[in-house]
Amino acid sequence: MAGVRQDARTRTSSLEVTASLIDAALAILEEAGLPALTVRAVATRAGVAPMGVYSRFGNKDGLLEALFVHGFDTLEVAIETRSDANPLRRLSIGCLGYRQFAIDNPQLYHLMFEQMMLLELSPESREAAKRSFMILVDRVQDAMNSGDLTNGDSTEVAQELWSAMHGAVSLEIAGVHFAQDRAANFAAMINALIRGLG
Amino acid sequence: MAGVRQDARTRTSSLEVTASLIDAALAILEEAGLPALTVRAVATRAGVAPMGVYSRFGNKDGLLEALFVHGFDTLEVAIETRSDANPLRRLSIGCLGYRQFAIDNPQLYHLMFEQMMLLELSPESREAAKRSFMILVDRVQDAMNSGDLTNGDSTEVAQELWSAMHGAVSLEIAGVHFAQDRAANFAAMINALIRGLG
DNA sequence: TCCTCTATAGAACGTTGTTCTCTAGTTGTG
DNA sequence: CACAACTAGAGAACAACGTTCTATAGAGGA
Repeated sequence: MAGVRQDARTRTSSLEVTASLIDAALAILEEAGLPALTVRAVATRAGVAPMGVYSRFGNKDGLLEALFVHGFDTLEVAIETRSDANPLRRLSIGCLGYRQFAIDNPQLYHLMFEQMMLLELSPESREAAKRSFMILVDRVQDAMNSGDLTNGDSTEVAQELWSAMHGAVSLEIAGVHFAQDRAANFAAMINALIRGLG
Repeated sequence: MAGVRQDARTRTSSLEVTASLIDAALAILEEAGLPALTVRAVATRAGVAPMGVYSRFGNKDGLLEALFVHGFDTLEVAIETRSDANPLRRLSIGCLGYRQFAIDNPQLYHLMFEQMMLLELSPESREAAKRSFMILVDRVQDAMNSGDLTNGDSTEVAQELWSAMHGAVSLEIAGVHFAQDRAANFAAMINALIRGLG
């Protein structure tokens, strides 16, 4: 586990501290939620002084932005799918992976999209988010190329899919979802949308 | 305008204070954003001491919950539509009203769904949110009754629509939306979803 | 007109994000 | 191996936050 403090007032090996802080923040986030994610709590758990957060991330927002990037890097893996003879099936599997990521990391997922609203993200961070989106665009383009989706602007169609997925998992995570079976409702929505896109 | 302080240390008429606090909070929220929405700022703008927030709403979360209810009451009006010979058109118009509410009150919209995730809402508050949802359910049921939508569980279908709408406006408000024309992309998504639902 | 009660203005407290300072640890040089 | 210069971080300190406390101003009944 990261953040084992050897001794009071000992210099911790510098390379590991950044990772320790992010690990500590992720752990606190999922265990105790966003309000518990204080600079002091993260630093203590990582075995450093609060100052460590500022020397590495600038301020708390910088740490949150690091979590944002980490989240999208993880999401990128979650929606990646291996090649499939049926492009629509591959697309659907990626969508289910998207939902699974949100269900597995509800607090992180919420934080990722929260940040976009509240703080000004660097272009590099926004790029990390766009990488995940581009995977979706690729899957849509594949389905258009094979004739499984009506030809059109794959970015526009991918955006429609992303909007729908994001809304569904956001409401599910927030606990305001009136469907009986939320996984089934998610799948039904994706299927209806894909069917409607022709 | 609410919150005109007559004099230092004057008893303000009790009935108006609650409304003044909510008005002040809404104004600060849309003008300066969520971080600026402090108990002191709201109380000052409403012309009362911070204590006023606590005697009326319990704590800051209580004030936020009042904003939540106010938001859903306003949303309910925004998605309400007058009777229409074409049930699908009426449904679509309601959906556009939903988006317009979010675009017109981005900070409030964000806060409403933020609250659901972060704090435990009272059953009464949740009921206010559900009232808006039920309007959507009614429109879906109308379209099913007329044969414009395949018969099925109107709640499930309404949930799919709500998910999609919420995701689209959330991403649009957050500024992470890759479509050229966001209004058009929203309409295209709704149309595709309705088409896919049959 | 006085008394009682309620609501609240203003001060005070603990915790937060952030900054400052000083020292311990590291690194380069002989 | 010894010493000096530099760097990074530990811990204290600060402003602002949510919240609580207390003394008092105002309302209502006799």
